Amino acid sequence: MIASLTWRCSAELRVGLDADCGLDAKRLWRYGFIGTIQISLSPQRRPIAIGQDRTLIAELKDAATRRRRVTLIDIARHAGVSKSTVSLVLQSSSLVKEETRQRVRRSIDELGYVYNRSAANLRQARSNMVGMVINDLANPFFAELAVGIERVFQTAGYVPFIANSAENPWRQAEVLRSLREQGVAGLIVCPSRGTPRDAFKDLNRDGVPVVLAMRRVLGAKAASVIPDNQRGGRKATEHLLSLGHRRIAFLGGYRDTFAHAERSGGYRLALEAANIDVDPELIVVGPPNREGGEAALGEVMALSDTPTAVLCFNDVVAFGVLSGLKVRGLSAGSDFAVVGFDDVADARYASPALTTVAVDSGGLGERAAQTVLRMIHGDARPEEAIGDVHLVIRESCGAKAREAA
Amino acid sequence: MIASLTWRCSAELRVGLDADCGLDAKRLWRYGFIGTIQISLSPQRRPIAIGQDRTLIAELKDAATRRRRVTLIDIARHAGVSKSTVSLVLQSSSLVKEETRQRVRRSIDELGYVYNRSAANLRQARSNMVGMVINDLANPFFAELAVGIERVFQTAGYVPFIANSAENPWRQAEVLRSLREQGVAGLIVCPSRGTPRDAFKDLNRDGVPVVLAMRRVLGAKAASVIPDNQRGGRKATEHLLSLGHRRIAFLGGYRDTFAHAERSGGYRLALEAANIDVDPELIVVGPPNREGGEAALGEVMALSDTPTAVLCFNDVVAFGVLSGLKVRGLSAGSDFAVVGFDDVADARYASPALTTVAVDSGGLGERAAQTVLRMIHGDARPEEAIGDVHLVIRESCGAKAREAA
DNA sequence: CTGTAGACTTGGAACGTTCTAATTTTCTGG
DNA sequence: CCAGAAAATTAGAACGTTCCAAGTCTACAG
Repeated sequence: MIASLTWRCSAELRVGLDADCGLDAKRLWRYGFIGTIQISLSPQRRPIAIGQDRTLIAELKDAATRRRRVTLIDIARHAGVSKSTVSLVLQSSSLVKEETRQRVRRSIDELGYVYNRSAANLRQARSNMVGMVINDLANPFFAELAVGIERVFQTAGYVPFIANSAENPWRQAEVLRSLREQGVAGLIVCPSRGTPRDAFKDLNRDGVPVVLAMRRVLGAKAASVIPDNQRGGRKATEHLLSLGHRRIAFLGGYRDTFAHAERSGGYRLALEAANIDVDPELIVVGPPNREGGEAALGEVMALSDTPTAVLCFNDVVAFGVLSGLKVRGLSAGSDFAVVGFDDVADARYASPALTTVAVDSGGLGERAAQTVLRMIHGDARPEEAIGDVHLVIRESCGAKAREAA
Repeated sequence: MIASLTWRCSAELRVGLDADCGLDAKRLWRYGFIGTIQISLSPQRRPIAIGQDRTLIAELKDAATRRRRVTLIDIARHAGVSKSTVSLVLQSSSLVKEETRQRVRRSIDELGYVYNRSAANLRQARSNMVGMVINDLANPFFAELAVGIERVFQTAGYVPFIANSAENPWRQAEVLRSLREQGVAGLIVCPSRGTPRDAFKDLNRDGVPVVLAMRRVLGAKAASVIPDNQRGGRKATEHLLSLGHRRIAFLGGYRDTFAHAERSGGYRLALEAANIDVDPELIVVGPPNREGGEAALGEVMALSDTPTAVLCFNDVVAFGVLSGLKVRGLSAGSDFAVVGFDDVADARYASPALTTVAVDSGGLGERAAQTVLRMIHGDARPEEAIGDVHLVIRESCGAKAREAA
């Protein structure tokens, strides 16, 4: 006689049990069950059975678990070979006979087998996952960079995953930890602002190759692929000087990033070479986005001696500056010169089209990816690559207008 | 006597062996070794030893492998508890005594332990990884969506990874397979064009919740979070009609996507309601990017009876149209009306500022993420959510200019 | 028939966790 | 000092792969 039967489980499993293993009074009776069974399911659907009838409980457990994933062993059984052989087939080894290979492949298709990468990772450290940690996905520049990186990894048989650190070192640490737990084969990181020098310590210890893109981290043990920020800043400033500008501002970006130091460093160098004193009031820092650009412009335009030209930390800041000029009734390219940095896709579509320092995001991304691949394959030298930059002269600097005149 | 000793290994490991296990002639002698040893290391640093002296080889192998990662068992040994206890500590279970917990934590810090998620995944299906598959990361709209999604998952303790399918179904399949192998807990997919209805079959079988964002896939078993495209298209068209336009084009996007069908459907509906015949020449399809927009504009402007207004498939297409108008010496907002779709961040900064249908990307993303979370936690109902849309009137449609006049 | 080389195949031990069921320790009230 | 409950701990079996070492075939020469 059934004394009591307590269910604590999701509706789905109840159905699953009822249907699949036909748990009902009759069946319990058939098993000669007398007593209490309690089946409870943790959220992950693993059954816990407490009761007196071992056989029944085992049965129930088995039934509840029956809906498990198809494994390599199932394939082996189905194809009539050993699991080792199936494993070899999966690795497209040349050791298995063509005929066997096909039989196994057929079984795989038939049973809908899914390779379990976790299990593989557990056994062999190598994985085919590479990570990309981007500090600001909303900035199209980084999106372009990510696309370049992806292309390389994709063709090399690695699967790239992107994570966004949102310029937050704490979150970046979280993401890096997670990637490490996941067992990434390699990493490309555009480090967020304020990344501590030991951020990659753990990864280094595990021997995971790390390549820094776009930004350096002082003291970090990692390769880096970085555009020639200083030369870019210098070239852009020299161009503005050659157009006759003498009061040139440098807007946007935070002073504690390397990119800012280098880009504004080039700007200083050019000014000094032209015997112009650098006016600290003309260097305005701020968030490297549109709002930051607009705000920074406001700040320099409020000065008694306003600039006639600005070099922006990046294109997005420059877009903000262009908006700001429009609001003020000024026209970039004639009344005022604006130069950006990065040459994102939108730069040529801005109005006026943005003169900017092209850093070849796609090329840098590919370079970074190649470096990671080389490091994965054993070349341990953490090299430092500097990407070439060049000035793309469009309309916002006024050079075209002057030429035409 | 030592006959020969061949090394084929990375410099790092040689140091490791020399230092760690003191491999030298004396030691070999002590082991009474006579013969040849060859130790070679595969790139993953697994030692392969070939030689005569089993004992020594075993020793060497052990030594070479000694630099293995710190495991939970090492922690247990160090803290003087069982591995089960350590596991419980890692899961911050309330079952362990505070004192023990602290001792274990200390050991973890001291030994620099790294949680191995692969091993955990192997044992329990649950993982804290969620995936986001985006069809076009270069489109700022999807980047914004991704950011909204990320926020929710982050606070819920899940780690979101983004993968780009680049509007390529084959690549999307690749990415989905990889995510499945990785054991994701849930997925948000912006399906690429041409996604087959059974693209999520395998994921469904594994019980991985899938939420489609922005686009439907006919016949797919998945929840979806989609903006009210039709209403948006209709509202925008009605707005243009109310401004007196009678020849309104619909530009960009591919006919085989649901978004296109719905958005252009709303456009048709509005026209029909106003008793205007839909002129098929005014519906031009093309890639949903700037270039596509510019090209599509070129096509309708080459007609004998050119339109006076366009509704664009999305904002990026609209940007292309704005560029195209500028090239033609036309001015959006006065000579011509342009309306976009999505309301990306850049829309208000376009010149003229873009009138567009706002779909609240952040909100949609959050909604999608919430749905995935609910499904992960057992609520199996695949719901279909329709996001509200509203028209944001700026300058490109000419309404503001008319009001001012 | 034997030996052996080569081509395939395979059993079984890892890998580092989690989970269950059980055991041990501690606490409580008599 | 004991029984029983509660709290804390733990042994050991999974999980699904890979890799090594050791097979079993087949073919062919002697």
